[in-house]
Amino acid sequence: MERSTRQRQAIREVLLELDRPLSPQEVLDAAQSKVPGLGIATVYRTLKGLVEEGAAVAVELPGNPPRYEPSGKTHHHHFHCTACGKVFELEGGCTSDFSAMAPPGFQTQGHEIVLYGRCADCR
Amino acid sequence: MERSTRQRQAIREVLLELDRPLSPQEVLDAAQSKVPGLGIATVYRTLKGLVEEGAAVAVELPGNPPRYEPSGKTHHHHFHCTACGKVFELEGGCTSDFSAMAPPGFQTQGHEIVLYGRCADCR
DNA sequence: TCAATAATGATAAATCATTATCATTTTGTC
DNA sequence: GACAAAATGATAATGATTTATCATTATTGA
Repeated sequence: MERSTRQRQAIREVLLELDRPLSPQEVLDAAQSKVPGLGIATVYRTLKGLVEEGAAVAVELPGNPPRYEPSGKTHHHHFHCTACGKVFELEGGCTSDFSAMAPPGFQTQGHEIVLYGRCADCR
Repeated sequence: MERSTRQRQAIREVLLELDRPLSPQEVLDAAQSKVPGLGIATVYRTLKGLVEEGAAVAVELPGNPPRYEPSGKTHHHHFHCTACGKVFELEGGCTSDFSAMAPPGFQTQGHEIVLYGRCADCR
């Protein structure tokens, strides 16, 4: 049986409210303002559960442990701030035909684009 | 003093010959056919040295430890085979203006593109 | 309200990649 | 060839993230 707890609610809310891919630690920091005393273990457990039930997806970026965002978003890419380390979601789809970039005989199934730079707050 | 050893030669050769970003383990596997008994520690040490002297660069891909390729290549991107796990270099530069994808106020400094799919051998 | 039990939080343990240690081997110089 | 020192290889140690454990707490259905 799955129970509704303040901790899980807070973690779900944080993912929706901050609206960018969050590391487990970022989730903890944000959710602790809603639920003081929240532990990191609960964050990991809950994120894992959310992914399993399809409510969240893991976002893998180069050189970093996975971050998490709500599922159901349209195809999009990410901006990784080299100063504060935050990852932001990019609006707008991709128009380029990336399949053409693959060598002959290769079958392209998907792609990932990451922009690096400074976010508005860090400039 | 820096000495020329069979191990370092083999590792350098492997990076040049295979011509794709290699994980330390891939380097070990390939170089052991040239130098039986080669140890993983030497691979890590040598790769680190090659990066420090500018002869190789680390390639970071989502969800994977860094891979290594010779430095000096022109700007390029990578193809990650979802079947065998090998990473390949893509020919051809990128024409799109990725800076335009960033939100207002963001400063884009660079980008990374990774295609996912099946390589010619795995289809 | 109560009992059953799922969930939590603190922390120990597990993982995995990478680095440090050190006795031994190999390289470069005289 | 001999010597000094760098390099190697085996493996222990490290660091960082994630998971397991377990006593305690909180939720849910009766």
